[in-house]
Amino acid sequence: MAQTETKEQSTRTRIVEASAELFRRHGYAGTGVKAIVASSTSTYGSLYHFFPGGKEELGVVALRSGGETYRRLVEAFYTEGADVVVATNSFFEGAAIVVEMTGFADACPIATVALEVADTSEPMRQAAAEAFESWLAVLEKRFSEAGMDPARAREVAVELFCAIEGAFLLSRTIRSTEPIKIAGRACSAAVGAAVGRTQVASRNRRAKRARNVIP
Amino acid sequence: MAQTETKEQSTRTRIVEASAELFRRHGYAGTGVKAIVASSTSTYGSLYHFFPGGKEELGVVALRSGGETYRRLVEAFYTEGADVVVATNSFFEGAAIVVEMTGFADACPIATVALEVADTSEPMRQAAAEAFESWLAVLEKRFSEAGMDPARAREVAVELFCAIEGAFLLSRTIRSTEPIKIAGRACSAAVGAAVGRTQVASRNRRAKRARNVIP
DNA sequence: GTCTATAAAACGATAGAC
DNA sequence: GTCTATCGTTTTATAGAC
Repeated sequence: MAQTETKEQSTRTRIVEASAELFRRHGYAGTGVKAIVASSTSTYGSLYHFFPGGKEELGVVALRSGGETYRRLVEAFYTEGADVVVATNSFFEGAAIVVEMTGFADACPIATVALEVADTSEPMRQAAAEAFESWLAVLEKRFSEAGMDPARAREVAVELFCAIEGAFLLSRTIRSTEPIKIAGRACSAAVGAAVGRTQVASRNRRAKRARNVIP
Repeated sequence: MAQTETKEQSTRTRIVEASAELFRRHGYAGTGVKAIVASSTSTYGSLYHFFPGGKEELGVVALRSGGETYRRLVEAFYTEGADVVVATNSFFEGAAIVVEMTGFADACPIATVALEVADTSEPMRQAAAEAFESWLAVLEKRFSEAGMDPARAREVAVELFCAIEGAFLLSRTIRSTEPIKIAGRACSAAVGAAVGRTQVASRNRRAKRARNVIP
């Protein structure tokens, strides 16, 4: 953790990253220590040297790692001063591309494990909760800066989180990016409305469609 | 399956229901056949008699069972001719109560397993997909009847699905019903807007808040 | 249909040489 | 720090009596 960046990737890092990927794809209980050792091209000895707490300690560290990586990703879309509506659109579009490119395997690095261990491992549950809250904090900050009052910014952040996570679940299950695209459109509109964007044109279009008026 | 309802609950049913509950709480890989046998007060012999395909066959059946139970629950809220906005409100409120009452253990009967097996077991993935689609079909039907055109009804159904599933995930992880309540409010508003409800009052309130006007 | 005993493999974890 | 061999347990699944 306090180690400065060296030229080659350390064994510890390889183990953590392999764990994070395997846990994300197959879940915590569905991933064996043996598979982690193989995937990280390390050994039992190294794994238990760095993580004396065994699989559960590795689970906590992997959740923190995945959480941080994803938080940086959110920050890369929602940069300081960026248009939050445009950022929201780009974020969901990017998510759809990644999910499709990985054959519907890689979506959220936390969700699968979080659901599995929510009432089984308190340390892992807490690590997952901290990861989620760190993403929400980024969104809240940007939404506040964009003009929402803090309470409303929290609400919209939670709405966006729920939409993308639900969309990831449905997309992976039915093997289609349709849910991510639908959720993205809905969230962009919701964020736009929350920052006080008028959107008269789109609102009128929606109203017409609801009344079955052919454009 | 073709068996008519008898006075006592059959061994097969006890096994399926115990499986569904354990899978929902601890996931597929996290639940042992031994635990299912114990929880259903049956035996290995009975379990493998009814499910010669073993744990995976039981997984498929449990997903179907949980999917049907939940579909009936959705139908109980979204009854024919019901106000879809009121139904949406009630549904999320009910969900929040159940989640809190079970100590944040019981939420979606499918989600945990769906994420675990999405690219591990094709039969289970399909069973989960069919369960989700059956819920969406109910919502689509009611939304269409309430005046949305079919394409829009599908979109709103998916949005609602994503919101509740994401909210379940966040709620279980941070151990708070706040996300379900936030998602519920957002969905009620979205459904209201999609059926062409004006909501001038609430829109004005929202706009004022966005501009930081103290009411 | 139900039961127990057990097979066969996989699991998480450890020991001890290097 | 890295490696292999192995411990003890748990896992899924089966056999065969009843």
